Amino acid sequence: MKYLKPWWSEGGGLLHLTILLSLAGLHLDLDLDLYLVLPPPTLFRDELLLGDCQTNPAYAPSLFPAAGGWGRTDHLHPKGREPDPAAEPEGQLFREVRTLGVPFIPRTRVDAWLVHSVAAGDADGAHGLLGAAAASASSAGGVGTSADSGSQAAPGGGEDPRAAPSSPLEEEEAPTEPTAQVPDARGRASEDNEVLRAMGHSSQQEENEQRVSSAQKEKSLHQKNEDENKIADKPEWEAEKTTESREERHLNGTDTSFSLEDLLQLLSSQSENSLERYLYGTDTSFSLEDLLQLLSSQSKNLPERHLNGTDTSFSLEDLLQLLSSQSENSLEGISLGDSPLPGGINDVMNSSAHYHVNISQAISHDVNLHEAMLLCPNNTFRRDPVERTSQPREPFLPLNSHTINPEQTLPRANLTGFLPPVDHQLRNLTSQDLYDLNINMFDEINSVSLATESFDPLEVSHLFEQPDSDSGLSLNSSHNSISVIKSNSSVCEGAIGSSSDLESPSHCALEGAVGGYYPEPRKICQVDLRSDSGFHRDLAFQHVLHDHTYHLQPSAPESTSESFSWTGKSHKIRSRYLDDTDRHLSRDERRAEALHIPFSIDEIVHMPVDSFNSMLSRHYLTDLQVSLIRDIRRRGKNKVAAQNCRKRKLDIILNLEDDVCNLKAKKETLKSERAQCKRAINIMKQKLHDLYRDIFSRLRDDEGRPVNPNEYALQFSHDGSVWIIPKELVTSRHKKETQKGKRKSERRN
DNA sequence: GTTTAGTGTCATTAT
DNA sequence: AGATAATGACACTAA
Repeated sequence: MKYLKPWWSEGGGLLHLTILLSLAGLHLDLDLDLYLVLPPPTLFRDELLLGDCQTNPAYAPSLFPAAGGWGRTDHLHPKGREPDPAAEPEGQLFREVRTLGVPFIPRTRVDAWLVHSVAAGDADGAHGLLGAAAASASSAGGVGTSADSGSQAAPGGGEDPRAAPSSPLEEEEAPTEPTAQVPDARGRASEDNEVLRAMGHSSQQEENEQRVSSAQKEKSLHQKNEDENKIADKPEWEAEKTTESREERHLNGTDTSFSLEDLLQLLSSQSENSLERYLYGTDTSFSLEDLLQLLSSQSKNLPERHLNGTDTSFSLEDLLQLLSSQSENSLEGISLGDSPLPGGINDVMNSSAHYHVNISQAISHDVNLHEAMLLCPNNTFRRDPVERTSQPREPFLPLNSHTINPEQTLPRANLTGFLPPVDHQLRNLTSQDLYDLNINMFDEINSVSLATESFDPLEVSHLFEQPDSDSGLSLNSSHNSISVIKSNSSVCEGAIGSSSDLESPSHCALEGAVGGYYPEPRKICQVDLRSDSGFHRDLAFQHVLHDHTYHLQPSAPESTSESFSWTGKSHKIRSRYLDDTDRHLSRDERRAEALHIPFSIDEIVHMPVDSFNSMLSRHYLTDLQVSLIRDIRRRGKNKVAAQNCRKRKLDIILNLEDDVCNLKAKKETLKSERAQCKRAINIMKQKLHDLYRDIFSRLRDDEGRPVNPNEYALQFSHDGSVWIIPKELVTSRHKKETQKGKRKSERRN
C-alpha cells in the first residue's frame, strides 16, 4: 500500500509517504516524511521576481529545518534577518504551494517490524535502526516528525524548527549516536572521497567500496545466522508480542536502535521489484533488492561502526540523505547539511512562479531510490541525465562538490507522480533555477576570490577575438586569456561526458544551455546576462574553480547533452578544435558558455527559422549574444552542409568509379567481339581467296592456256552470268559504280 | 618530419 | 531581401 498525504505549511510542506511491505511474513513499513522547502510567499512575488537572490534571506530558516544534519542556513542569513511569520497571511502560501513543486528535505521515520518466524533479520535490530532513523531525523531539527506530527510542526512558517523540535518523538527519542555520527559519517566518507579523488584512481575507489560492501555483506550474513538462532528459540506468540511492542515503540519513537544488517537481511529476502516504481505509483511492487544495494553502497558513507560491526545501528536519515544527495538537481545542495546553501533559492521560486519549470520532477528525482542506489555511494551528484540514461554509470563517483548540474539533469527528468498534483506549468523550471542557485551559491563563496582575481570581461572576449584558427585553440592568447580559457575548459571538462564533474557552477549553468535542450528558455538567465557583473562573476567562478576540475576523470564519455549533430562521431571529431583540457566542448560551445547563451547549440542550429527568430525576440539578449547565436547557427548549418556536400561528393566519386569500372568492362567486351569479328573476316577472306584461286586454276583461255589471276578478275553480271575481264576494266567500272553509289547516298541524305 | 584523411570554417554563389 | 544550401578553398589535427 502506498499513501501520499501532502501537507503544506508556510515555509515548507510535509509530504508523508508510507510504504508498507508485507512479503513472506516480513513486514516493513517505511514512513517518509518529506519536508518540502518553501520560501516565504513574498519571495514569490517581489524580491524573487527581480532576480536578486540575496535580497531577502528571510526564507532561509524555513528552507532547511533539519540543519543539524541536513543543512546549514546560517550562511543564508548574511544580514541576520529572520523570517517574518506575519509577512503573508496564512493560507496564501498554501495556495501557491499547491501549484508549485519545491525542494524538499527528507524527513524520515521508518517503521519496521518483524513478525513470526522472520527468516532474516533481528527484529530488535531492525526496529532499532528505524527508530534511530526517526530519532536521528528528529534530532536533526527537522520540521515535523511524522505524518501526524508534521502537520503540527510547520504552522507558523517562520518558526525555526531547529530550535524547537515539534514532536514528543524528537524531544524524547533524539538519540545521541545517530545524530552525532551521521554527519561524522558523511564527513568521513567525504574525506575518503577527497583522498581518493586526489589520488585520481576511480578504480581504487571502486575497489574500496566493493571491499566495504563485501565486508558488510559478510557481517550481515553472520548477524543473520545469529538472529535466526535467537528467533528460533522464542515461541511464536512471544515473537508476535515482541513485534507489536516494537512497532509500538517505534511508532512512539521510543526505540531508536536499528541494525543495518537486519535491514539488509530484510531487504535481501524481498522481491525484485523496483522501489522506484513503487514510489512513483506505477507499480505497487517493491524492489527491496534495490534498497539493499543502496544500503550496501551507502555503507561506505557510514561511520566505521557500521563497517566493523562494532555498532550496527543505522540511521535511515543517512539513507535518505544519500537519496537526496544523489538526486540530480540542486535540491541536493539544499538538503545536504554540508552544502553551502545559496541565497538564490528564491530564484528557484521566482522561476517557478513565472517560468515553466518542472520542480516536481526534481522532487521526484530526489526520491528516486533506485538511481540513488546506483550512483550515490559517494554522495556525489550526477549532472547529466542523458548520460545517466544512455551511458554506463560510474558506480562510484568522486565527491567534487555539492553543486550539481541542474541544467542537464532536471529538464530531462521524466519522473512525476510522486508528489501530489502540482501545477504542470510550474514544474518546468528547476534546471535554470538551480543554475542560478549555483551561481549565487558560488558567488558568495568566491566573493573574496573575485576581489583578488579581478576578472576582466575582456579576458573572455579574447575567447571571441582569438585568431580564428579553426582549431579554436587559444594559441595566441595572452596569459590571462589562456587562464580564463583553460579555466573554462577545465570547468567544462567532464561536464558533458563525466558524471562526476560537479564543481563548476558556471559550467553547470551553461551545460544545460549549451548542448542541452530546453523546451522553454529561461528568462531568468538573461537577467544575469544583462549585467556585466554577472558575466564577470561567472568568469570568476570558472577561474576560482579552476583547480577543482583537474582531477576529474579525463576519459569521461561525452554526454548526450551534446545533442549536437556530432555527438556520436569519432573521438577525432569531438576532440578537434578543443583544448587539451577541454575535450568536450567545441569553440562555439565555449563561446556560448562564456556569454551564457541560454539555448543549446542543437536548438540554435536546428530550430526552424521562425522559431529561431521568435526565440531571439522573446528573450532579452545582448547584441553580442545575438551575434554569437547567429554565428553559431550559421556555422552549425554550414557544418552540416559541408558534411552533406562531402558526402555527396564522395557519393559522386564512388558513382564515377563505378561508371569507370563498368565502362572498362564494356570496353573489354567490345574488344573481344571485335577480335572475333576480325578472325571471322579473315577466315572468310581466306576462303574467298582459296575459291578464287581454285576457279582461276581451272579456267583456260581460247588457246588453252591458264588465266593469270593477277591480270584478270571474275565479274558477275545481273543475269547470273560470269565474265572474265581484265582487272583494269574492273577497277574503272568499280570506281564508276562507287561514284554512283556516293551520289545516290548523297541524294538520299 | 612528411603525408594524408577528415573536419570545421569562411567566402562565394545558387536556390 | 533574407535564409539556406552548395561548394571551393583553406587551415588544422591526428594517424
